[in-house]
Amino acid sequence: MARRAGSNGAETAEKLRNAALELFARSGYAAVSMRAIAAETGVQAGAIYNHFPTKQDLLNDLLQVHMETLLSSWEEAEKPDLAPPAALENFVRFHIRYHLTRSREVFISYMELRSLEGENFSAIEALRRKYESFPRAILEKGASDGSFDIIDPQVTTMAIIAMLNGMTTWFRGNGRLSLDEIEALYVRLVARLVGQKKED
Amino acid sequence: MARRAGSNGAETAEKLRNAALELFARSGYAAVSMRAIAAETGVQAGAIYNHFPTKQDLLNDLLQVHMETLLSSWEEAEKPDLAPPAALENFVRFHIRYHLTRSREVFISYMELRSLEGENFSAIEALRRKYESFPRAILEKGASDGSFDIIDPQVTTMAIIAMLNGMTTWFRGNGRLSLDEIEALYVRLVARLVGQKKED
DNA sequence: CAATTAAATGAACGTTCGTTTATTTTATCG
DNA sequence: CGATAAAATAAACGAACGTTCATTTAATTG
Repeated sequence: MARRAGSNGAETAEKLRNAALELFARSGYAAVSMRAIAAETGVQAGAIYNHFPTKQDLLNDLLQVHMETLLSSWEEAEKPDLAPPAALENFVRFHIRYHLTRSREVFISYMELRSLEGENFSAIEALRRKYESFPRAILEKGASDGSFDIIDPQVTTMAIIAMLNGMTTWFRGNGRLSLDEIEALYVRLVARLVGQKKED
Repeated sequence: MARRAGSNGAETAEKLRNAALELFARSGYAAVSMRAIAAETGVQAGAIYNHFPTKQDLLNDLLQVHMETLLSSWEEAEKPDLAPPAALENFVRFHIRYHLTRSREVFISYMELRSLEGENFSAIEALRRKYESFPRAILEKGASDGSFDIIDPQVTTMAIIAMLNGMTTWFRGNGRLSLDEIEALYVRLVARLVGQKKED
């Protein structure tokens, strides 16, 4: 056996990415072997090395693509001239929708950041900090124009993000609440955190 | 070489627990070898098996002790006759103090829960659910006696816990804010989340 | 104080790991 | 359409893994 009929490089690479994403999210980077990723993809372990130089590069690829997609998606969703309350609502809705549809990516981007070595780690961390600067900027603007009453912009930003991300650990699509309901609910919770006047 | 002068079973077991705690928190369960734990303890890998039957048991021991200590500490700190606002403040302060002084335990109890197999997993998960029921009970009591205006008790509980736990990922003792300041700050944030009247 | 138990070593066990290599088959392209 | 590149297999590499074992030494106990 060797190259199989109909095999295509880009396709296999994508299947490998998907398998790795699924397995890393389920069991963690260190606990997943190259052979397991290969098996999930329907290929031999050696074949992975036609597409990714090392296991570390495979993880790095996943996280890099995830963070860059996140950032560019936000830049599309962002509406720069909204007043802070509407801007914050826009961010919350974006964040929830984006993260709930990519829960595995989000999960490993938090859990496996530490599995990245050296500059891979720093690069992803920098992208994350950049993302976190978006809500913080909204909070600061709202604090200075009086639409928010914020206790501490830095801590409140981290509190909001932690609160939103926490959702991915318990939200299941088939639960008590629909995605729309969750979204509306978190919008109100966040409005409370920033001391927004007049909400309900 | 064999048994070393002055060696003591309970002492070594404790050193092993500490080393495992530190290494699991830093690199994750699957990425840490028994040899690494042994080296950190100043012992050979084989010696671990005088104290713990398997690597899995070592992790399970750490998480089990952590969760049981957490629960019994709360039972000590709990003041059952406080009105909901004071009870919630008491919980927040307890949670922050407890978690910041045991950040490694908390970290692995969230990150490595999935590394536990079968009934080990279920047992820890049950203890966690029990812990989460404490704040939820306070919220429900406050909602029914009118001291809180809660959007959704279940979601708000999870939001509060996620918010509080998130702190352990960025709080450093030498940062801008002291532990006391952080504590006071989160008390106010939580009061906002539950729609507590009259706070600042 | 002799016998026993506890605690450790160091070497070895079989497995699995990430990765490499030689080879083969398929697709692509001048 | 023949040469070349791409994509896969299968086998092998040495290293590292969790764990076991025989043995040795120290502490404990009758």
